[in-house]
Formats: sequence, C-alpha cells, structure tokens
Amino acid sequence: MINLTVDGILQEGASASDGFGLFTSKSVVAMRVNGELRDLAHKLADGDVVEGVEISSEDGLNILRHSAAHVLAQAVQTINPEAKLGIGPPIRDGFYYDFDVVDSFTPEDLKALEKQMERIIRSGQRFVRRVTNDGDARIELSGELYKLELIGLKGSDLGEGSAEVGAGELTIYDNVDPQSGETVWRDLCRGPHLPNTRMIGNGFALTRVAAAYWRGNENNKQLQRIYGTAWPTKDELRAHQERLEEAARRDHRRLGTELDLFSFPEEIGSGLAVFHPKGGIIRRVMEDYSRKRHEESGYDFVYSPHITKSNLFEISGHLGWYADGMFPPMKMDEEIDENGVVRKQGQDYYLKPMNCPFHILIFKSQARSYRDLPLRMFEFGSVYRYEKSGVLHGLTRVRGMTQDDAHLFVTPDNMEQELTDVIGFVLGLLRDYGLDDFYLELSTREEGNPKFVGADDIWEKATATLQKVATATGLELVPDPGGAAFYGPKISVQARDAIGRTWQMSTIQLDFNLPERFDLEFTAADGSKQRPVMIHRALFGSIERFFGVLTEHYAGHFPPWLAPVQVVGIPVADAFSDYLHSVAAELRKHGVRVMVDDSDDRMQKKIRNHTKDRVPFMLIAGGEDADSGAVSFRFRDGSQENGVPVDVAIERILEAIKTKAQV
RNA sequence: GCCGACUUGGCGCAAUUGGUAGCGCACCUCACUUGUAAUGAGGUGGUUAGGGGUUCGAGUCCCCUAGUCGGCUCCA
Repeated sequence: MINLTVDGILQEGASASDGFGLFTSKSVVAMRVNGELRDLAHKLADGDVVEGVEISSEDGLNILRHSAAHVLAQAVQTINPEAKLGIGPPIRDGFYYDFDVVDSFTPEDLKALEKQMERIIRSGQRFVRRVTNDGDARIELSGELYKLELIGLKGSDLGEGSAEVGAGELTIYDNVDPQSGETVWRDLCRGPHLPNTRMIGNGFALTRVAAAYWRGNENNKQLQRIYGTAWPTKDELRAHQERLEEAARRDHRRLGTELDLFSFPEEIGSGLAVFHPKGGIIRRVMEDYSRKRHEESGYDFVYSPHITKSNLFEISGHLGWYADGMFPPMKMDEEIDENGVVRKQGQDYYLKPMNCPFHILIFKSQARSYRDLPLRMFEFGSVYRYEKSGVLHGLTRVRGMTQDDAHLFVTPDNMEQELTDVIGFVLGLLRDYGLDDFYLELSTREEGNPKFVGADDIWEKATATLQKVATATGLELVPDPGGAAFYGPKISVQARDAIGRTWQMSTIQLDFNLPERFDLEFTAADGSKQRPVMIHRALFGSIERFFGVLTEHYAGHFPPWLAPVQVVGIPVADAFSDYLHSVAAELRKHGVRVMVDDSDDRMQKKIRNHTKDRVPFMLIAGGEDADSGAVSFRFRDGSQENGVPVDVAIERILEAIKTKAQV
C-alpha cells in the first residue's frame, strides 16, 4: 500500500503499483511520474505524483509515433537483417527512422514494410524496458555501429538522437512476443513506449523515403530515411492526409501554372522566374501599394545597379564569408598595349547578393549630421544568390529575387523610436495584404561566443530595445537565443496563413558591423563624430517569396484589389454583350480591371472558366437585367445575387477594391 | 552540393514482357445564340528534356548533361 497523487488527487493506500492498475482508460498510454515520462509498467513508489498521458496529447502522440518508428525498424530488419539502425524519433505529425542499407528503399518497399508493420502491430508485442550499462550494451549491440556511437555520446547534446539515449540510465526496449514470451527484437531507446504494438492501431502510413546525413552533418555518411505518419485513429490519419491534399491544391507552383501567373523557363536557369501578364498585375499592385506606404512613412527612394566591382564586397566582407553563395565574377581582364603598359586594369565584377553596401555608399556620399538622421533608404533591389541546386523551391527559394529592402541609419538615441515605428509599419502593411495572425521571434547572441562583433553595451542596449518594442506589440514573442547574425540581433515576424502554416516574413535586423567596416559617421550636436547604427529591414523578404506565400494563403482567390481580372461580364446571350460592354466601360473609367467575355462559348462554360480563373466578380446580364438596368453578381463560391442596379453594383465593386476586402 | 524518384504536344495524363506515340482540356474552323460550373462536328499540334550507347528495332534498357519533385545540408 502506497500513497500516490493521481491526476491531482491524493490516493491514500493505493492498491495499484503501476500505471496499468491506475489507469483503466485505454486512451492512457503512458504516465508522468514526478514530471518524468514513464511506461505504464513503471513501478510506482510511495509519494509519487502521477498523471496519465492521453494518446491524443502531445506527449501521447510522440509516444505513439516513436513506437511506430520502432515497429518500422523491426519491419525493416525482418525483411533485411543487414540493415543497420540510425535514429528513429517522433517528429511533427509522424516519425522517421534512418537506416544504413546497401540499396535505397523504393515505393514498393514501403508497401511491403507497411504490411510487415501491420503484422507486428497485430501480434501485440509488448514493449519492455530494460536497464543496461555501457559495457553490456556495447556487446549486445555490437553489430549496430551507429547505436554504439550513440552510447559513446550519451549525455551530450544529440538533438533528435536524444530519443535513443537520454541523460539518465541507459536502456534497451525489448519487443516481447506475447505468446512465446520471447524477445523478438530490441532497440537502444530512452522510451517511454506504448504498452504493446497493438495500440498503434491502423492510423499510420509510410509516406516517403529520403536520404539524410548521419547526425545531420553533411560530412557524414548519408543514411536512408523512411518517413511515416501516425495517428490514434484511421479517421485522424485520413484528416491529416486531407490537410496535405489541401496544401497541395494551394501549392503556388501549381497555381502559378494553372492561373498563368509565372514560370521558370528552363532556358533561363534554375531559380529564375518570369512573371506572366496576370502575375505581373498582382506583383505590380503589390509593389505600388508598398511604394505608397513607404512614401507616406518617410522613406527615401533610391536605386542602385545590379553589378559592382569586387572591391565593394571586399569592404563589406561578403567576399570573405559568403563567396560560395554568390554568382562567380565576371572577369574583365587587364589590357596591355604593345609597350607592355597597362592600358586598362583588370577587374572582377559581381552580381549583387544584397543591397546594403550600395545604400551605405549613398549615406557616405556626403557628410552627415545628426539632423539628417534617421535616414531611411528604400529600394526594390534585385539581388542574385547562387543557392545550392537542391534547395530551390518555386518562388520561395530562388536565385534571382527582388527585395523590398530598406536601410535605416539611426543614432543610438533614435533606435528605440525607429524600431517601434518600423515594427508597427511592418505589421500594418502585412495586415493590408491579408495576413493578420503573427508571432515574433527575437534572435539574440550567444553569451561568450566570440564570433559576435560589436561592443557589449551596444548589444545589450539593442537587444533590450528590440525586446521592449517587440513586447509592446502585444504579440507572442518567441526567444531564439544564439540565432542572431554575428553583426547584430534581429526580430522576425512569423505569419500564419489561412491553413495554419507559419512563414517567416519580415526581418528587422540591427547591424553594428557594416557601419564599422565602411567607417560611417555623422556629426553629433556637440560636434563630435559618431557612428550610426544600421537597421536592415525587408517586409516581404523578397517579392517573389511573398507572392508565393500570398498565392498559397489565398489559394489563388486573390482579393479584388490584387486580382488580375477583377470583373468579368458574362452575357446570357450574344445580344446582351453591348449592354455589358457599357457597364464595363463605366467600371474601366474608375480603373477597374474588367473584361467582357463575348466569345461564342455558352454562358455556363464561361461561368466555369472564370470561376476556375478565380475572378472575384462575375457580372451576368440577360434580358431581365437589361430591361431593368441591372446586373446579376456571381461569386467564386457559387453564390449569386440577381437584379442589382448597375450603379449599386459599381459602387459595391469599387468599395471592395478600395477597402481591400475579400469576397 | 548529397541521396532517391521523375521529365511524353501549351496544361493534365496513356502507351502489355523493347515492336515504331494516344486521350482529355486548351488552340483553330464551322454550325448553334443559349439565365448561373463543360453545345456539337471537324482540324492543327509531339524527331517522347538534350546528347551518346546497346539492339534488327528504344518513350521503354545503359551512360552523360540539363531541369523538376521529395528529403538532407544550407539560407549572410
């Protein structure tokens, strides 16, 4: 008889000695004992504080997925005993397991492995924890070289490998066949696990195979990784798969083709996009509005060339630490005349990977006074970065892009006000584009790491300032210690889209390095020379990327102010084309992007076409409408409103455009 | 960059074990003139990403190059 506190209630003289006795609900799959996750089989001691872990909780799902990963590994080694085990942790929505195998897995292999997993699951093997020690484990797992490496690393920072060996005792989980009582498989593992494999149920699926570097280091061997997903029920698995399908339907690469917005012609090269007329309208409207807002907020518009002599990026330091990410130089060789005299000096020119040094030169073009500051320079600056081929992804990771880039040169005294203004500006503008669910991330330096440049006091002041202005927004603030660039701390704005995915949008970054390198200064009120602080800030990140994010956010249903075609007129029959043309002419006078579909398709076909094209307003007119001076609205969702007087219809359309409403 | 898969007319897809490229949409022509998601008929269009090889014969097999996709690593 022991005393336990179970789910917050004190049980004196409890008869149960483990979780099986304590929790009768089948949905409790593990427990927290004094804060530590334990198997249900864990023997409880007097005074323990115990909480049941529901399978649908975050901990429960992780345990389910981790157990599924074990079953996958067992299945792989059943089919291929030569496979060596890497690590197999739970991840968001699922799990993976890494294997060292001679031949990589195929989709057919996955089918076979799923079948094998089902067999293991149905056999109801028990997961049994066994404490071991380094020496015994090394003997027992002598064939598993990766596991041996993990044993050697026990206690150090393993990242995802921490599912294998934790800080406490070294443990192995045996899979015990319930009929024979024999151990049929084992894995080095910290646990905990489900009581038995049967509880994994049928809500799992293997999803894909991929290569992954052992312990995440690209200098290490690549292992074959199998990804899977696992849920408490088949229905939840199905719901997850439907979420993936919804994301696929919204994929901007697919919509870019379907809606004729942009393409990546192979002839131009990887990661280099062209915008088609319809995408061009959206982009231009995005840019126009951004320009207008910047103008209203006191930014100066500047322009700079796409290429520069190497010298500029030597001063900035980019060639020193970032040359791999830049396109290689255009070499202008020196010319020597017949007398051996250098007529023209050789030069390397580079495509710019960033705009800051150019803006700095504008700052330096004259002596600056504290009265000039803050100085805010804005440019839609096109930059080129030689991203590795494997990382390119639609518009969100490209090699040529245009940043909505600004650099603010401020005095240390300006800093707080300026940062407050910038963050307000950023959030306001993002909201205008239809994103309104944000959180902030504050990236700070790692204490004691010498790679971070700049004086301690200015780091402290800058970090405190960022913290203060970020907190003042009232948004959730996630710390990112050690995530700062070496030259300064930053705030990044993370936005959640319509289906809950988060995208890193704007960054606001302080820079103590470039003002130093370029020896920037201004004359203070007391006549002394002082160094300004630089703030880098991009709202969209890049226009291309933001375009991609908005496309996915709206699933192609751009709000009227952004839609390439805002209104399309559809006559019920040819005879009503002229009537709709006159309505269109009136709309056009107000700057509305409108067309009348007077092709000889049938009306139903036109409705179908323009619905698929995501035109926000379809205006339909036939005899009834023409007679009464009205039109009928049809919207993208299929709803309709008939007999709306033309002037009312026009007013509604103009209002929706003006207010940036979604329809 | 690494591992794997993939690349067939503008788009989406077919083509038994290698036997000599088809379909839908789009496009063009003609007819039809229609009240809320596909009118009918006819037609144009591909040396199967590019190059090389094996073979009597290659979209199908092999190699190289480019591109795409999924991951890994990376993202100043």
